[in-house]
Amino acid sequence: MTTDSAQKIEINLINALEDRGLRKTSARAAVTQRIEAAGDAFTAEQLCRELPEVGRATVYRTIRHLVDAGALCKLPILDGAPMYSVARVEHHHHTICSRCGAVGEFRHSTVERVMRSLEKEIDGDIVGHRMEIFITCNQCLADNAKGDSHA
Amino acid sequence: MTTDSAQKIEINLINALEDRGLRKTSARAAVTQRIEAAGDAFTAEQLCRELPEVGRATVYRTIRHLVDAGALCKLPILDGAPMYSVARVEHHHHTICSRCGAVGEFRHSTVERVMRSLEKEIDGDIVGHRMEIFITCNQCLADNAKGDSHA
DNA sequence: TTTTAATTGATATTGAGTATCAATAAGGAA
DNA sequence: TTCCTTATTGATACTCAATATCAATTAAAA
Repeated sequence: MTTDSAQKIEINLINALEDRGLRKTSARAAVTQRIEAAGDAFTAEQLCRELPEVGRATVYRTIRHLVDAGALCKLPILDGAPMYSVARVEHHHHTICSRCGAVGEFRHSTVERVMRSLEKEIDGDIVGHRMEIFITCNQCLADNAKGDSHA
Repeated sequence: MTTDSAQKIEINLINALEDRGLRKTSARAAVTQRIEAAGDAFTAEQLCRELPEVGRATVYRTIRHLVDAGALCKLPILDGAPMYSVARVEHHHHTICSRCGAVGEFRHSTVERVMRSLEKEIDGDIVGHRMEIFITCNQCLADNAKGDSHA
């Protein structure tokens, strides 16, 4: 803590669990460290494969706790298991590369403004929303330009 | 066809299948009729239960064909099986009541405009998007006002 | 320490959805 | 109409994700 730490959003998942009154165990430490280290979005099964020393049930339970704590976002993937990504930005939306599956985050004030304007048109009370943008990420665009059809 | 039929969007699911070169069978007729009659969004398993005379595999296959044909929308539901609803509006988004699960459709030009403005901010090519609005529908609001906590 | 309750993880189970494949039905040709 | 080819069906077995069970273990408060 050399400088004021209020700026940086702490991505300390194990703390998020402790804050909920959960115990600090080696299994939970292994799961949260792995998630923090990877950085990318992941599926529950991927995590299980990467952490064979942690029981499958525990991996799933820990993920659920992190989602409940708001520390992980659960993204619904059509035709596939949901993916999880660390919530870095307070309220945000996701970009998902339809080629490689890379997940990004963004927030855009206009989106929120649109939501408010929609309230008039919609039959009922708005209680939330979800939005995903499907992209071809720059990496995939570059790969495509190089390799093209004959890999 | 008393008047010009161009106005009304035909919701003829069996025709959508025929247009794709698929045969008109009694099983497909049963599935599509049921979907049209219900009107509401549904899950694959619900349809299977309502149509015990049609094999489970056939129900799933028919749904898939209808989605491929663009006649059904497949909505990802977190913590649950995807729901399907008949696509009545060309490009649109969905409202989902978080109490009763009722699904509605809407389109809003501002949403599309926002999408275009996002292109500058996003790192890659936008190839699509999805948006769901979670609501408490008027029906549920009314039920709540009446019954309240002591059903 | 000791104690108590939370946690773990091997295993069984559930549920959604798909693959298989012999029997059947659709629909064009003769 | 009848025949023939091919699509379709549906019972069954299977895969995969995820949860329930529960005895053994471990965290952390006393």
